[in-house]
Amino acid sequence: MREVEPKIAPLPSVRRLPAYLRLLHELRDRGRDVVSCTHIAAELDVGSVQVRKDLAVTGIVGKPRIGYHVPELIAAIENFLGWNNASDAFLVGVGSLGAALLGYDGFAEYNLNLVAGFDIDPARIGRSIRGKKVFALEKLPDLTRRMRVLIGILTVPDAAAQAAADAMVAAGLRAIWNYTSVHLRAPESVVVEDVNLAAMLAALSNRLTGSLRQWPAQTARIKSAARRRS
Amino acid sequence: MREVEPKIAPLPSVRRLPAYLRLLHELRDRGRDVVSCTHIAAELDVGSVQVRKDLAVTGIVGKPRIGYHVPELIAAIENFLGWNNASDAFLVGVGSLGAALLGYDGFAEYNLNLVAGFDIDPARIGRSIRGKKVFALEKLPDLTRRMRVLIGILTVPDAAAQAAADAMVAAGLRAIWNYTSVHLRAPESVVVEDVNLAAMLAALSNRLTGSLRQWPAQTARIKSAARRRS
DNA sequence: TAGATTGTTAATCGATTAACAATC
DNA sequence: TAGATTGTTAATCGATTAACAATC
Repeated sequence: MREVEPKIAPLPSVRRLPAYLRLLHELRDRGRDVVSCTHIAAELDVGSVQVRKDLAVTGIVGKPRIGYHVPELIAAIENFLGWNNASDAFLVGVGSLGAALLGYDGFAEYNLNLVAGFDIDPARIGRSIRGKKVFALEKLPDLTRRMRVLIGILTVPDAAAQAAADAMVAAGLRAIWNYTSVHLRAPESVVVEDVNLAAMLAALSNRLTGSLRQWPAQTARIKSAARRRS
Repeated sequence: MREVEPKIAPLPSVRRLPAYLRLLHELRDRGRDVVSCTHIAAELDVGSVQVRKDLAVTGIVGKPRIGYHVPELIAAIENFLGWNNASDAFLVGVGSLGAALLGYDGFAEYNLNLVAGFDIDPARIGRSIRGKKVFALEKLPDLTRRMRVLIGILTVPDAAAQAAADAMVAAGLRAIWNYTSVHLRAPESVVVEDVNLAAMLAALSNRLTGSLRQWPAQTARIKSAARRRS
């Protein structure tokens, strides 16, 4: 039987693509037309084979002896990630973190277009944050359907997280970017991506402990290491 | 030769510990005294063997037939992560995201104490956000040394990221929690933990694409799935 | 004792890295 | 042609999962 399914890419590779994309944008802006894996690898402190494998998932082919055509590579990555045409997103929970993300312009770089915010607090409904309007949560199903929005960003307090997620699912959103620390229950057909700051902080704490054990001397060593770098 | 080094724990395990901790706090608050891996696993949608392996890195030992003593387990995890005694952190870059994090009370749960913010913008210096004062960046070395702070949160614009990181390293901070999308260069002795929202968004985009392929029908199926859950 | 659960040892799985052939 | 680089196949490594012995 013929295999029709597109082979799925390893998630670690997918996660690394944005870093390549960022560097490639920089190279393009500097007028560079071709680039080799070796160069990318050196710039990003990773192995060149890994770079080659990662780029391969986008379907790009390079030229031996030359490398990859930069604009072509950019297009391949953006196309693979679906970042070539902008996708809209709603944000649910306009507290301090939610408001900050609503006003954050950094998502535009990845063609993620934060359209509007939703909340249940009457004091927040109707206001605008950097041009993004805040609607009542009841409006979510209607607007999701009408604007064909697929992605929702969840920034409510932990206690309200599951209820808000249920509302997002019921409204028809197909992906939830979860900034709460709650383990959400959602149907299989809905993608949940956890930001999970606690997990990162755990890793940081753990690595810091190890690092302090290995380099106990404080200022002296650090300073000399910093000097060596520059 | 005797191995004195404490065996290092797998990072994936370390990252999962906060999720267990969260659940355990909940169980304790509900008056529960013991809990089995099976129970934790069911609650968190993971395998029970993985839970057992993960918990083992903290050094905890359970009782066959019974499970683990909840308060003891909480103490073991917190102790392992260094979350039992509060650690202080500085935040560099009080823009919209930085200000939001400075005002965010969620870090307290992990005993991370955000002490103060730093910035180079005179308009921001001297102000306070939810009781956290904003200092001039020049004050960073002195305050870091005097308060023995080890952790710095980096929330400056991308263009200023490497310079700010260099300043943090020079000031004596030993860990940088990097919220920018820049690949930072830092001496080996300094731990850098990247938040990397772009990587998460890439994973989300990728999984969403696959999910839409698998469940193309929009509203109908989703609704029935949601109904099934409740 | 019987049986559920822990803890450990072995098998599997997937990703990373190394080796090498193909190519311009 | 020679040599740098791509792309692929094989080997290694680490984490997850399965199997099983130990224990209360």
